[in-house]
Amino acid sequence: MISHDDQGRGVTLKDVAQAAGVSVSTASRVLDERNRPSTSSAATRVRLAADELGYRRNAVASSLRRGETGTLGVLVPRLTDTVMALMFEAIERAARARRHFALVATCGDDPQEETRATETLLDRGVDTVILATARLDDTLPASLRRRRIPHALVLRSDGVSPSSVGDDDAGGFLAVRHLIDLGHRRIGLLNGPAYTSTGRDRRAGAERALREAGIEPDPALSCSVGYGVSDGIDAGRHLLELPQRPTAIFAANDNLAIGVQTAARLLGYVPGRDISIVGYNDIPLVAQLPVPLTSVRTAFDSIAATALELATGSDVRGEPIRRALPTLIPRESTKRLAP
Amino acid sequence: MISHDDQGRGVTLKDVAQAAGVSVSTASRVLDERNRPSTSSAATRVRLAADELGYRRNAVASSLRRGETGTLGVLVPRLTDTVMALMFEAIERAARARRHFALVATCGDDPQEETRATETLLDRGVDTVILATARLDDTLPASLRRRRIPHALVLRSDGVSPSSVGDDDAGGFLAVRHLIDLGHRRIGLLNGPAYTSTGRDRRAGAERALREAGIEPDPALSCSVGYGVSDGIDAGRHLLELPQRPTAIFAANDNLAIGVQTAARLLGYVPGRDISIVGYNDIPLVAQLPVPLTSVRTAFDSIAATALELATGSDVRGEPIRRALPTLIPRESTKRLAP
DNA sequence: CTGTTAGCGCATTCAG
DNA sequence: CTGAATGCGCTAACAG
Repeated sequence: MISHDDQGRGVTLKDVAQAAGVSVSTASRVLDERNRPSTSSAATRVRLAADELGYRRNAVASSLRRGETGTLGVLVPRLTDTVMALMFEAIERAARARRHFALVATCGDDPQEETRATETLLDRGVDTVILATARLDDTLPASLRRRRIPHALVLRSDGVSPSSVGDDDAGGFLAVRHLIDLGHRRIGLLNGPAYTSTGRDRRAGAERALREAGIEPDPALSCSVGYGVSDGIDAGRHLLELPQRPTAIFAANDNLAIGVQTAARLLGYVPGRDISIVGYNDIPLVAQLPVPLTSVRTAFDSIAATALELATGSDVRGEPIRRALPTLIPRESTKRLAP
Repeated sequence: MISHDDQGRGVTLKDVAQAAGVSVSTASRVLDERNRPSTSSAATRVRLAADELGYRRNAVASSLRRGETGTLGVLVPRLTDTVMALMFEAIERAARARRHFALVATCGDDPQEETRATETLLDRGVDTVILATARLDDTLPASLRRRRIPHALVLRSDGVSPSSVGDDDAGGFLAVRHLIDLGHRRIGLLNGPAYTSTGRDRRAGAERALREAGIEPDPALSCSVGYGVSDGIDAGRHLLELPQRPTAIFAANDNLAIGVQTAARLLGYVPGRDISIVGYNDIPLVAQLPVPLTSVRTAFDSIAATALELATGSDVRGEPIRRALPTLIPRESTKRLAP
């Protein structure tokens, strides 16, 4: 038996057409996945020949002619951030479902590199750009808008370009509401960076929950920091060393929450027993920590699907900023406050 | 002032040639980055015109003609595995240094999906394939060899295809030698899967270190499991509940080590005090745990650079399997055994 | 160093 | 439904 997979590469449409005894254009039409499959005898012969020879369409040549590549470019700051990796994998799944192909580039936190990477993606013919990087003050989305390049922002929004985000306000609310329901009143807020919509909105939701419960947010219990584990360690230590330390802390992402757990341990507190902690995003790791972390789960798949809809304009009506509702996953890092 | 970046897309070589008053082929040659820059007046005019119009080469069309895309495809099981993300980012850096572009696809642990994803990459015209997936019994590398597709394996090897791996044997040795130097004699080995070269080699190195110290490896203290945190929890619990429990454990990757830390905590042991633990890969997180983890650091950048050399055949001589030496990073999870 | 000519592999006209 | 002809944008081979 001939293993198709050893040939294939190098077999052109012409070869298939020849083998099937038709012209290339006929072969092209038959093999065009956008037409509904014809049942004519010629069509059958073409499909057979293509299969026989192990034909694979040359996507590069095809793109050149079609003017589109069926590819979407995703830009993330870094893939070693599990949240970004999760987001990308979700986008990849969503793209695959539409028979598209997703491609990533990373750009760190440098706006210049962000632009460069986007140009590189565009040069490689991506039809659509998905940005997971947008700071609130970012200029790239505006540039894409001017150039009419189909695009969408995910996870963060600049308030103008089509954006598919988690409902961060609702997430912040859920987290703090959960702590209040457990009897906590002195609740520390470890907010993300103020220049991100996530940091801003999660904080707003958290403070709303406090106020609704009749608790005035205490500035002494609130810090805005970065999104790294070490930020969580520093800020966590700070909060836990206060004379009137909080009994619970809401951290704006899981890294921060892990850092708080570390800080707690270093100070001799046991997470879940001496201090309740809620994280955000529910990255897989947090369920496996010594004290499994309560976390707000972001609906990555839903966000990804919506982003593709928005970017490809297959759904142009309505709000350009869509918010996917998160869910709270309670685990052992949050416990009822002993009366 | 006209912002170039608002046009650019859609400007073809023809436009540039026209503006510079030369033929397209001249323009093409001038702008060909592989030639060393000409200083003729025409060349200068072309460069000026290109700049003026904001010309960007259409990489798709260029690829079609050149027959190569300057792109390399990387296949990883999943990007949410930090080790894979680190590996990809290193490859990306190495590719960029050679003015190439790296592209990832994920395939989970499914050999069929692995083949499918590779074909997709190949369809998109990647010149080179880098596999971070190869099981020892994988058939894909053989298929790539038959088809003469430039490729290399990273992190794992099948023993035949060009491979750039960490020296896992040396790494296992370093880890256990470190524990022995601290006075440990009852050392548990948490090996990775036997179907991976990493699992096999790290174990071999570890056992070599034991034997050199006159310690016969105890089968009761050795388990082979997967590479997930939960594997580490289960196996860690098992080892720690033995009547004669080990005083130290070498885990074949950081996930496993994190799992062991979790297991230790659950049983009331404090990592570093009651049980010494060494991990492998030194992912960024482990330095930030409550008890920072001693780990064997894999030289991802070196592995990436070597992989590109091997794959592109720019260095065909010598061993097709190159091993990068790892280094041990001692932290607080390992302590001298109290006499 | 230059311009002319001829494709890369495919998808889309336009006639039939 | 079919086939012949044309060109997507760029590069390579050839002659000047």
